[in-house]
Amino acid sequence: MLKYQAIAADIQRSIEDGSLKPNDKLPTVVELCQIYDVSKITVKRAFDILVEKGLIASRRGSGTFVKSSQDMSDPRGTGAYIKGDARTLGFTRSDRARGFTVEHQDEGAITSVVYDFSIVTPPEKVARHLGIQPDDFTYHHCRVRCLDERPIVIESTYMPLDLIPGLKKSQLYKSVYSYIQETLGYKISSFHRIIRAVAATEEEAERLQTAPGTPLLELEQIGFFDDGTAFEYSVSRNVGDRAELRDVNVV
Amino acid sequence: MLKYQAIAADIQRSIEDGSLKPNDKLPTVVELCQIYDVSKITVKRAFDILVEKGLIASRRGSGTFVKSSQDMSDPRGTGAYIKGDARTLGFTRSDRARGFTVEHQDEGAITSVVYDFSIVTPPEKVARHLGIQPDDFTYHHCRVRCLDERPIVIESTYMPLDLIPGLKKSQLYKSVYSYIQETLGYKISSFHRIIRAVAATEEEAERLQTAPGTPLLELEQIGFFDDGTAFEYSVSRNVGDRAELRDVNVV
DNA sequence: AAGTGGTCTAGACCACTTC
DNA sequence: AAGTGGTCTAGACCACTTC
Repeated sequence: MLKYQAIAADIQRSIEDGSLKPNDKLPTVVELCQIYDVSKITVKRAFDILVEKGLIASRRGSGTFVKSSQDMSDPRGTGAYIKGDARTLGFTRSDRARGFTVEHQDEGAITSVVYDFSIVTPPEKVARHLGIQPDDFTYHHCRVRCLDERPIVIESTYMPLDLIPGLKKSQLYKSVYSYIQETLGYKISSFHRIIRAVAATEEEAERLQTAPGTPLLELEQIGFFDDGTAFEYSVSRNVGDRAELRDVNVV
Repeated sequence: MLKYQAIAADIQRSIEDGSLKPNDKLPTVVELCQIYDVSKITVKRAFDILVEKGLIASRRGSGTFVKSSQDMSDPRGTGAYIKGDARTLGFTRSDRARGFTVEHQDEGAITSVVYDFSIVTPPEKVARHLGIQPDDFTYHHCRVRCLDERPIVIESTYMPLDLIPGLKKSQLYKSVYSYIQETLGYKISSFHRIIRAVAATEEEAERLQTAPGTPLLELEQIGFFDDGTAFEYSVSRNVGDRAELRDVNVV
C-alpha cells in the first residue's frame, strides 16, 4: 500500500473508531510529516483522499478538522443502497455509517436471476459507446439481482467479445467484475454514468415484482479499463423504494 | 490560475478543438515538463484532473492517451440535464459534448416560481443534518424551476438563519449560491447527496405540470462550506423525462 | 537497454489566520 | 510575528512496457 493511502486509512480509522471526533482538529501537516516520517506533499495527498470522502475539511491558516458527522445511511430503512463506486464492488448493501460498504456475496443473501445470456451484434448506440463496429460481436446479458429474495435491480449489459474471452454464464451469478480483474488481470479504472428516473415497463415490473409504472432509478453506464478501453455498456434499473445512490461531491 | 489547472485546461482545449484526437498519445510527462517549464508532479496533477473528467488515461511504461470519445450528451434530446456539480452552478442545461455546462440564467430561458419563502424551525431530521438545534430558525423555501416555461424541478431547501443573514425572496429568482459566494464571501466546497427515484405526489404533479405517479429523480443533499459547516439541506425532485444527472466515476 | 508514468523527498515560497 | 495549509521545484527511485 502506498504511503499516502496508508496515512489516509489510518486517519479514517481514527475518525471511525471515535479517537477523532467531529470538529476535532487534526495534527498539523508538519506534525503529521514527523509522525509518519514523510514529506508535506504526501500528507497533502492523504488529506485529498479524506476530503474527497467528505470526512475532513482544511482551512488554510488555521488547520484541518473532522467534519461534523453527516450520517445519511439508510434513512428509509431500505436495507440496500448503491454507493458511488458500487459498480466495481458489484452489488452491495449498507454496512455502517459514513457510506462504508461491503460485499455480501458470500453470505448468500444476494442472488441473481439470469434472463438472457447470449452473443449478439450490438445496437448501433451501444457499438458507438463501446468504440466498436456494429458487426463486432458482444456478450449480452440481462439479469435481476435480489437481496434476501427481493428483486432490487434489473440490468442489461453488453461487453465486447474480443476483450473478455471465456465469460461463462456461471460467472453471472457471481461478480463479473472480479472475473475480469482477477482472472483476466485487467484493471477497471472508471465509469461514465447517466442517472435518470423512469417508469417500469410491464416486463420489468413482473421481473422486479412490482407494478408497471413504478419509479425506477436508471443508471446508463460505460466502464473503462485503465488504458481507456471501454469494456462495458450497461443500463440498470433499480426499484425506487429499494435502492438509492450516494455521492460526495467536492467542488 | 494555478499551474496545474492551467496545464489541464490547455490540454482539455486541445482535445475539444480536435488538435488531440481520440487514442492520440500525449507528449510524455518529461516533455510536458519542458513545454510548460514545470516539474513532473505538476504535470501529474494536471493529468489527475483530466483523468477525473474522463478525458485521458495513463499507462505506466507506455504513455498517456486521449480516451475514445464517449459523447453521451443529451441522448434523449431533453434539452436539460444536471451535471455532477450542477448544484454550485445553479440550474444548468446542456451546452456541448463532454458534459460541459454553462449557466443560462441571463438568457431568460430559466425561470423560477416560488411557492414558499419563510423562516421556520426545521424538522428534526433537517436540524440533525445541518448540525443545529431543532429550535434554531432556518429559512425554508420551495420553488419550481422551469426551462423555456417547462417545469423541470421542484426544490425544498432549509438554510440556517444565523449563517446566511439577509436572504431576500428576490434572490430566489436568481441563484442563491452566487448570493452566498459573492455577496457573503463564503466558499462552498462540497455536497453530500443521496439520489433516488420516487413517484410524484398530487401536489408535485400539479406544480410540475405532469401526472401523479410520474417518476421523479430525487436528490437529497447537504451542502458544506470549506470549513466543514453544513449550510443547506435540500430535497429536489426532477421530472424524470426532463432532466438527468451525469457522473464520471474514477475508481 | 531505453523509455514510460507514479511516488516520494526536502525544502522554498506563498496566502491566509490567529494572536 | 508566528503558525497554518497549498503549490511547486529538482531530482531520486521505482514499476512497468517496449524493443
